[in-house]
Amino acid sequence: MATSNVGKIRLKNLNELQNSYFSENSNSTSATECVVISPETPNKVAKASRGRRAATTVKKKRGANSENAENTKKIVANTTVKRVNKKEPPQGQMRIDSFFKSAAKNYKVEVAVPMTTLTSSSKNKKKTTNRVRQKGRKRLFDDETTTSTSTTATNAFSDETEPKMKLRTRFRKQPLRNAKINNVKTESNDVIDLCTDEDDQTLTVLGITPKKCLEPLDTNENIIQEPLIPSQVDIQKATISPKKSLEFLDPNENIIEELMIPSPVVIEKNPISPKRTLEPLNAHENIMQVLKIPSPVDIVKPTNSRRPRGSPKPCPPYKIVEGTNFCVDGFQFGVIPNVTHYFLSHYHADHYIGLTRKFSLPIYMSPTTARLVRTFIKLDDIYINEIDVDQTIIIDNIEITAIDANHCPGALMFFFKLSSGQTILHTGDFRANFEMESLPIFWNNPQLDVLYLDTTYLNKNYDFSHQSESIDRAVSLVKEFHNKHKDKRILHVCGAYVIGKEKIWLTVAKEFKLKVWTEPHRRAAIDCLHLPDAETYLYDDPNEANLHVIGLGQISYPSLVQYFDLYQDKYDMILALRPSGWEKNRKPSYGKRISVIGIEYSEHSSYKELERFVRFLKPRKVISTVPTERDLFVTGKVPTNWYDYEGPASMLSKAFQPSITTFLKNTPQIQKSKMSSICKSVATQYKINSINHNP
DNA sequence: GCGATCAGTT
DNA sequence: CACAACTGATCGC
Repeated sequence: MATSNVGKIRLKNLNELQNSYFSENSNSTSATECVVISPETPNKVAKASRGRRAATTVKKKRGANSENAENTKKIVANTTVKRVNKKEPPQGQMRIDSFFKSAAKNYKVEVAVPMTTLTSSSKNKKKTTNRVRQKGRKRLFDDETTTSTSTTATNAFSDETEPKMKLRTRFRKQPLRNAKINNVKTESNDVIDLCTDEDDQTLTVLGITPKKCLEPLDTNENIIQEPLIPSQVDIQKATISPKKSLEFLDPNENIIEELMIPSPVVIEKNPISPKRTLEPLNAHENIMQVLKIPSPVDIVKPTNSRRPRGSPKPCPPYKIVEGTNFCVDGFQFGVIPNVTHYFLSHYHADHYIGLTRKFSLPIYMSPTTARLVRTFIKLDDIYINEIDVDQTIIIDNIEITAIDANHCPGALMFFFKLSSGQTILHTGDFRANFEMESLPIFWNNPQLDVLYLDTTYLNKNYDFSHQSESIDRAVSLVKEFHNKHKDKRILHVCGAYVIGKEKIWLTVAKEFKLKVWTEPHRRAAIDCLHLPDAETYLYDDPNEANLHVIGLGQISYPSLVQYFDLYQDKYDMILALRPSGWEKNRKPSYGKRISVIGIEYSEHSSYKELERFVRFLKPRKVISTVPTERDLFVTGKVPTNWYDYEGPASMLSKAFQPSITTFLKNTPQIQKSKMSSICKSVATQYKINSINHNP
């Protein structure tokens, strides 16, 4: 993730910018073709909050609100108040509004005018509704769009018992509120925080009510040059016929014959997948299978009858990407009918489980994950295909773009764009943040059809601080500890997964110039991450290092007592850091020799981050990918009112914008895929020239 | 030795 | 205790 942007909050209110974009391009929302732009003609306007802010505690949020109470006339994200008041963007960041100078003249600060103020009670919460003065605003979506969006929204996993609103109110339904926060400060209606409880107002403030949407638009206003979002740069889909693709292969390889197959769908016949593909019958049937696209209907939860020992588990439907032959993170289910390509979102055991050296179908993953897979799973390299962040590949006429998931190193989200124009986002495991809202892929595809969502913390109780806050806290506590024990020899110990949570120990190591050692297994994994300057702080000998990175399970008092025994002649004290999502409000335990500091640290989205993310995308359908029980088929239920509501399409139409530099930087490039030659052909990769378009 | 499964750990 | 993610033991091949 762009950690360099942590804490740098830019941005704000460019409603007009977005509005004009969407109003001019409302017709194009259905367009399935990529927008072709030239680098020197930035034709897109995007928006999204660049501000990063954690779903912080209620206390903090309220503090932020009151702090800004005086600033009543501006709509800003309350967490970014200080920045917002700055007239100039951070250095090095050209803001999109600066970029589109002509448009900037037309910016207007919207004034939030409280219409009604209802104090919510704990049981029956009413919303605080504010109406925005919309003078000069353009509607983002016409009523037809809005209506169809809401009426067609379905959710296979939605609670059927939840009554569907026949008659919808004019105002959008509000999310359930955290019980802790019932009192919405109406006087701070100028402050917008989409991630807090005040987002009631936020939504209303930002949202355009249906009534407002009907207002005629002034087409002369706020027209920004080429509202088209600088899309995926000229996407040249150089269709490579199977014949052509042979050119890239070694003519001596006997597979070539097999590759001379007229149609991509036949590719699965390729003998590179002996174990898996030999089973499926004759070629003819195989072709038919491949042609058939699996649907959730195909995958029926089996009866409770005991599965014979050795037979694989049945594959839950959420592992299959709707309308494709793709499977994400589903390696433990044996041969899945019709699945021809696999995706591995990241290298965590619960996602790669089942992936062994015997696996023999093409898998797509980030370069980092690929290195891990090569290191720990002796999987044949011909099946490993790399797709990097912000790169797009094409398989079977489906565009797949990788997005940084802000989870562990190498974790990706996958954005699928089908030839039909349908768009699907699979988040894998992820921690949603504001920066994601700047991603061009979302702006270029404002209507998301299906969202496969990591709902790990889909519970209001899960509300943890931003990672940067957690890291700051770790640093300050360590510093404090050092100051208290200046003359002591301190062995630092930090818990971590094999992959994940390294930001904590990395930051502490660099801040205090500690020498780091970790167990060989984790060290091998860390070496796969290609961390910058790793050789300057990583040591092979634990006796040379004063920061040991060990398994989280060892960060307990009894374990640390044992651990200390190993090094007691070298150190006087152990200071252990335990980064975990469960460390909220837990006080450090300081002992004479052993001290443990819990650091609230999560690599999954908090409840509010999830809510904001879903509201931002407003998909037609949400599918949870996280089982809530031991039963893999039972997954979380995403509140339908996060996306199935009347009103503006999505937060994509709201008052946020990315910085232009980030925007351009993240614009996906069609990847000149560095795939193995075999899979290149197997997957019917198209060769596409990347285009650099630096502003 | 490999892989699947389960129990246990923070 | 909540959880994700890991670790270790056992069992069958």
